[in-house]
Amino acid sequence: MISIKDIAKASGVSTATVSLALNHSDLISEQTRERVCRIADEMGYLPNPYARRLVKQRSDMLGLIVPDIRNVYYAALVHHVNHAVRAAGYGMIIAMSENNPAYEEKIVEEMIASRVDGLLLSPLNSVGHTLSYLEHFPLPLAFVSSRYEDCPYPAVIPDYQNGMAEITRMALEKGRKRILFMTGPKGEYSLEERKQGFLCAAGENGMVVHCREVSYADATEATEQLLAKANGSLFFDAILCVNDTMAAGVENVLLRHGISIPETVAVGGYDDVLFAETTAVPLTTVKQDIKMIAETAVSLLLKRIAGNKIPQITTVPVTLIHRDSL
Amino acid sequence: MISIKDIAKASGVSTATVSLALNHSDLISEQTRERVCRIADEMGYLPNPYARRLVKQRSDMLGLIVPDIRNVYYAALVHHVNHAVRAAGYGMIIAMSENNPAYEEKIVEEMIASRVDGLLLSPLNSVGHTLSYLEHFPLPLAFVSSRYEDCPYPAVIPDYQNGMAEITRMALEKGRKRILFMTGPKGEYSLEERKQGFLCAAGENGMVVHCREVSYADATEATEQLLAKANGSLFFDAILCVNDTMAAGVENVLLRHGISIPETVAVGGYDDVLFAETTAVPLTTVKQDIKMIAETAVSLLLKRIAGNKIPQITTVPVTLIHRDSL
DNA sequence: TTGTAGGCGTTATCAT
DNA sequence: ATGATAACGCCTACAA
Repeated sequence: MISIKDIAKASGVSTATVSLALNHSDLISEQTRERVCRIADEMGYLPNPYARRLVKQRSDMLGLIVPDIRNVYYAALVHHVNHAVRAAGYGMIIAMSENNPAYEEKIVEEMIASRVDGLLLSPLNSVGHTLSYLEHFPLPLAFVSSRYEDCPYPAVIPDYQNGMAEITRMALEKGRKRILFMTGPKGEYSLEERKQGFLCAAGENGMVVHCREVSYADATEATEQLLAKANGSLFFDAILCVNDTMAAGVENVLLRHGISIPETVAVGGYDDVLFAETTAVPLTTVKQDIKMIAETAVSLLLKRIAGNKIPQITTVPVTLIHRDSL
Repeated sequence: MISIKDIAKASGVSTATVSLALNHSDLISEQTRERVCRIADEMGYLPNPYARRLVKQRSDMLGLIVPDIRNVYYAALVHHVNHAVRAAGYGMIIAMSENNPAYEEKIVEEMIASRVDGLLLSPLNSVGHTLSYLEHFPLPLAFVSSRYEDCPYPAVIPDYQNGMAEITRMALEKGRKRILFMTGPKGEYSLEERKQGFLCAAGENGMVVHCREVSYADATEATEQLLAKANGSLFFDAILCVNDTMAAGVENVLLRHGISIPETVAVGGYDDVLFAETTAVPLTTVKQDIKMIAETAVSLLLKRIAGNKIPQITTVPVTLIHRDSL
């Protein structure tokens, strides 16, 4: 592969001049700059980023870690973060923690080794987990979309509480009196936030169902059980789920049992992820503005890198999307 | 950040010894190796990958480019490729071409500049597009899941033709006589393959509907039009779609019009992507074994890197998934 | 078994 | 305005 040395030789100047010319320094005469650039172009020169990072002692790269890219929410996050990061002139290293704490730690280490200028971490859904091993490396880090408690890093988080409260209030306004909140395991930050929002808004009218996982399968199973338990006389008139996937499961089970949505039982989702509008009954849900979350996170991290103080928790507003299911 | 120099100083040996010890060379005595490694560990040493790549003239990295990570198919591909690549001891650079030819080219260039040892390219859905600018860089490249025609690179492709033929045959066996094939724009490789499979299997009983895009919205719109055109007397008894997202759209429109699935009209999907089982009527579809595609692609690329010849097109088998919609 | 020294491709600091 | 040269952190002959 051709290097500035080759260009220097070909254009009869020193490597220093080539470097300056290529970096658009104004120390160089207009014409040599042009000539050098032209020659570099003709020779198909591609600068070696590793040499540059070595000498500059920084990578001009930002890292992003998400638990599982197959989750549409994280996929969207990666997409938008990537955009924002590139727009800011940085490169991007994407990694996945596979919902495994040991793996997450390993990957954070890789990021440090790669001298990323900053790191965005979307933590996995595990409780009682910290980043203590990071104490020795003063890496600018920010959480996105969830966080570990007792971890002293800033976080950009959608307004879970408020979003959940809003959709709950809507159910109330539509006359629902016995509202089920269907969620996942206890303890995980973003789920607890949503529960909190629900409980505040629902008050007397609220009930909570915990599933083992926030998955389609667990939601259908739970719904079947609820229906069996009801045994003909429904003790609920709305089911609000913690994400859209679960809501899709709830919808399908209800429909198969001949229960009409939203007339008999209303259903609510959360996320407004791609298929929220592709469900059997278009889903009323809470839209997390993933683009805004991504952009906020990136711009905050950049501020942090620039040495500015940034708030411990930044909340991103959330929107109620009214379709047919509620 | 601490370097081998610091370790050398701390352990009273030369940097060369440290390097050898850290790389588990057997030129070093067992005890100095252990001591050096321990000290390195205590000091929190993380090797600088850029320095290493610079001197070794390779990155031990593989690249992967997909059009849009928000597409669940590509998300799964990234997930599995990542696994396979790491299992093989390589690092991974993930990038997105955002369905933009110019951008794709730019990213390929970044990969070259990053000296990836090999590149997996999942090309965008655009026609009449080549990689001619790559001729000057002998980068081991393989296509995954689709390919550009007239591009002399090996490709790992699911057996589109056969998969589509199988689901079509199933429709036929179930007594369907007037089968619609709903697809996207003409010319794109993977779509043309599927069409080919359909036409072969359906013969006289086949009809083709082209949408502008392979999206939920376009599928619903097309279905509405078909229904309007039918005006009460349906001229088809099955709709086979080119992916699951479109099939979900078809299902929902049919159901809203009170048409029963599969009794009156059967519906088929393609991909067996996450929500194939979450659709209103669980979708009969063709499962692409993305894990196998990913693993095959990685192992082939590694062979290629090792200097072996590999076949121009490797086909990965596909499975019919029988649910309720057909 | 270990140390010395040169170089990977850049940038940056001096001179010129 | 340009050129020589010394880093950056690591690996690897080759020498000791």
